[in-house]
Amino acid sequence: MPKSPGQILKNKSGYKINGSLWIEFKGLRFFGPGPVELLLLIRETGSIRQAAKKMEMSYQKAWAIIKTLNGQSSQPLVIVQSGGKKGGGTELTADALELISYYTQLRKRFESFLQNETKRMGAG
Amino acid sequence: MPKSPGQILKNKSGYKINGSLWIEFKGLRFFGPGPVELLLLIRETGSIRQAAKKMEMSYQKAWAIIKTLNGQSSQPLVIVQSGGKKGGGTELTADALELISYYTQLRKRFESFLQNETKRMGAG
DNA sequence: TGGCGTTATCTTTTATAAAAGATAACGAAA
DNA sequence: TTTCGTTATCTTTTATAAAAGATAACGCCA
Repeated sequence: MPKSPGQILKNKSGYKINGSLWIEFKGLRFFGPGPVELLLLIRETGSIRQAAKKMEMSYQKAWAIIKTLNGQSSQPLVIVQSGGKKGGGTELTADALELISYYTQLRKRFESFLQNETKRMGAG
Repeated sequence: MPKSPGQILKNKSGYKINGSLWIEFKGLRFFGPGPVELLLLIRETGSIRQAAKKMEMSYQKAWAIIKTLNGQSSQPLVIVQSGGKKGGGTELTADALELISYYTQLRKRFESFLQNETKRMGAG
């Protein structure tokens, strides 16, 4: 009877199966945990700059993500305005909210998978 | 009725759900696709150096991986010998083979998950 | 018109990881 | 004891990504 991974590895427990999930297009990933967090913070703050700051991401990178996302969707996911009442601002479209919701549920199903596999690893 | 991701994103098709899987210990991953490929090539070539070369990895990095793997398992996964008949050599233990087999099967189950989710994304 | 905070977009600097280079040690065999 | 190809382990260089810095533009409002 072959050993289970749990028997092969040191420190009987403390191991787990983990992973990352994303939507990719033509082999390169364009929607994953990072963009999701950014979008959520934009919804919360109404500003790309403030959102980026909250997650300790540079504004330039945040803006690049937004640009990519808008470029990949039929209609913009994010409406940006420079200048105006409070200097400008940013808001999400319904499509963006829908995409966030989709990814959240997808991730939840993935968590189940991971939890199940972690159990399986220990038992053998 | 809300849009499906497939409707939100451009180019109706060409998208897929993809991801990565690994075993982690105390938050840091230590066994994933890279180490697996390396072990397989070591089994094939009998040499860390040749294995590293085949997968275009530097010897130094390959050796660091081996060191970590051996350190994390109850018994060594890889038996290395410097000097000797042909200058030295490396071979895998039964535990290593078992771990490779485990990961391979795990990845296979993950592939099913991904394929299923990709379908689901399109349909909505 | 001038001020404000934001978006938009450069260029330059910094940090991090990967690779490369160099060299010693190993141990069997000729 | 010399040779060989490997392991073992430094230090140095290179490549890549991320961040930082700088500056213009935007458009409302006082």
